[in-house]
Amino acid sequence: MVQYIQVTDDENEEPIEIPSEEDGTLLLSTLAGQFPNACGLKYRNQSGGFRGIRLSDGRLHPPDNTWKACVYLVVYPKDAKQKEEDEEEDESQKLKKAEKKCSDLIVLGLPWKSTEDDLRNYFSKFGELLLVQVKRDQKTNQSKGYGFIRFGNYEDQIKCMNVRHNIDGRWCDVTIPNSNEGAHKLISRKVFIARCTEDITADDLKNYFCQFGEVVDVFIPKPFRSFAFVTFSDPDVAHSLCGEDHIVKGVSVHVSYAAPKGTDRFGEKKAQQNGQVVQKGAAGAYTQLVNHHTNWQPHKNNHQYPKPIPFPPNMPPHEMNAVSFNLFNSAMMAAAQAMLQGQAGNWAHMAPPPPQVAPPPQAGVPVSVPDTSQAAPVHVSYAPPQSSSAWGWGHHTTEPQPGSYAGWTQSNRQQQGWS
DNA sequence: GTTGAGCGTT
Repeated sequence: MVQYIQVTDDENEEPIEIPSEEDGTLLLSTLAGQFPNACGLKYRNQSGGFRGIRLSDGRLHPPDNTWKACVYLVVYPKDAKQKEEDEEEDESQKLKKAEKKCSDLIVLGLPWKSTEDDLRNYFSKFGELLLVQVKRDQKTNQSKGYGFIRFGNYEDQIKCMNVRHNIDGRWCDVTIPNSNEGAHKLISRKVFIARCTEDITADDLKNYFCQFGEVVDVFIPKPFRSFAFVTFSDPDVAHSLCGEDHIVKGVSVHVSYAAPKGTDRFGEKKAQQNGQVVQKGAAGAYTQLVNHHTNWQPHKNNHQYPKPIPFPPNMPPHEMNAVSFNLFNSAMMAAAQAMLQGQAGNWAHMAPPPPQVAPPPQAGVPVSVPDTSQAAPVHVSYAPPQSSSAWGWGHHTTEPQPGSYAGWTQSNRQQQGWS
C-alpha cells in the first residue's frame, strides 16, 4: 500500500510528504522530483546517528519493511572536494582517537629476578593492568631484563609514563616500544617556547599557558638560553598551540613542537641501518653527546664511548633533544666538532646563544651542518621525554608524580623548593 | 651460578 513519507533536506525546514509505491518502496525518481539530484535517504536512529536507506535498482527500501513516522533526510552526492575534506576530517578524528588509546609499554632495566607478579604488584598502583610480561630467554628462562605492560585506561598509562620507577632497587624506564610505530604521538605533550627573555619565570609561563589546559611541567634551562619547555597533560592542547606566537609578560614567544623521540630536528623519522640510527656529521656527534648524557645507569661495556664526553650542566636530556634538533648554533657545533676531534672543551664555558639576535631556526627550515661525514655512525638512544621532567636539572615548577622518586635526595628537593 | 641501553617465538 502507498505510504506518505516525510522528507526534507534541511532539518530546520518543514518536511514534505512524498508517496511510496504499492510495494512500499520509494522510487528514487519520486524523491528526485521534489529534491533534484537527490541520491538517497537517511534517518536518525535511536542513538542519534544516521542510518542510510537501502537503495536497489532505483528503489529505496523502507527500513524493517515500513516507513516510520520520522523525518527522512535527503542525501546528495558529495562533490569531490567535499568528499576530500570529509576524509581529511575522518583522518584527524582517527588520529585523535589513536592518541587517546592505550598501547603496550616497554619496561626497561628490570632486575633479573623480577617476575610478572613483581611487575603486577608494582604497576597495579597506577591502574588496571591488561598485560604483564617479562621477556625471557627461551632456553634458560632467564629474564632479559625487560618486559611489557599495558594499562586498560589511558590516563593511568600517562600517569605511569610520567614518573620514574624503582623496582627492587633498579631504576626502570617505562616507554612506548620502538616497535609501536607512530605511538610517540601519544606522548608529544611538550612544546618548545622560543624567544623567551630572562625575566620570564617558570611561573609566568605556567600562569599564562594554563589558560589552554593543565600544565604539568615547565622547564627553563639554566643558564639562561632564551627558550623553555611547557608540558601539558593533554597532547591536543600542546598540538593546538604549536606554530603560534603568544605574548607572555609583554614578550612575543614562539611555540613549536619539542622534537619527539625518534625524529630529527625537522620532525622526520631517522634513517636506520642495521637496526641502528645513523646520523652524520656534527649533528651525530652532538646526539652522541645526548646519548652519553642520558645513560644514567653507567654502562659497563663502554666501547661505544672511547673518551669521556662532557655535557652541559643543568641540561636535561629532553632539552638536549630540542637543542640538538632545533637550536643547532655555532657554539654547539664547535663543541660537537671539538668532541669529534677529541678536543672536547668545557661546556660550562660555552656562551649561550645571543638572545633575540640570532633566533633559533624554525622547524622545517634547513640549518647548514658542516660535513663531518667521517664521523662513525652512532647509536642514538634518547631519554624518554616524559620521565626527564623528573630529573634533577634545571627548574621545574611542578612536583613530579608521587611514587617512585627514591633517586631524589632531600637536598635535591630542597634546592628545587619542593619540600 | 655470569649480564645490563636490552624492543615483543604471543
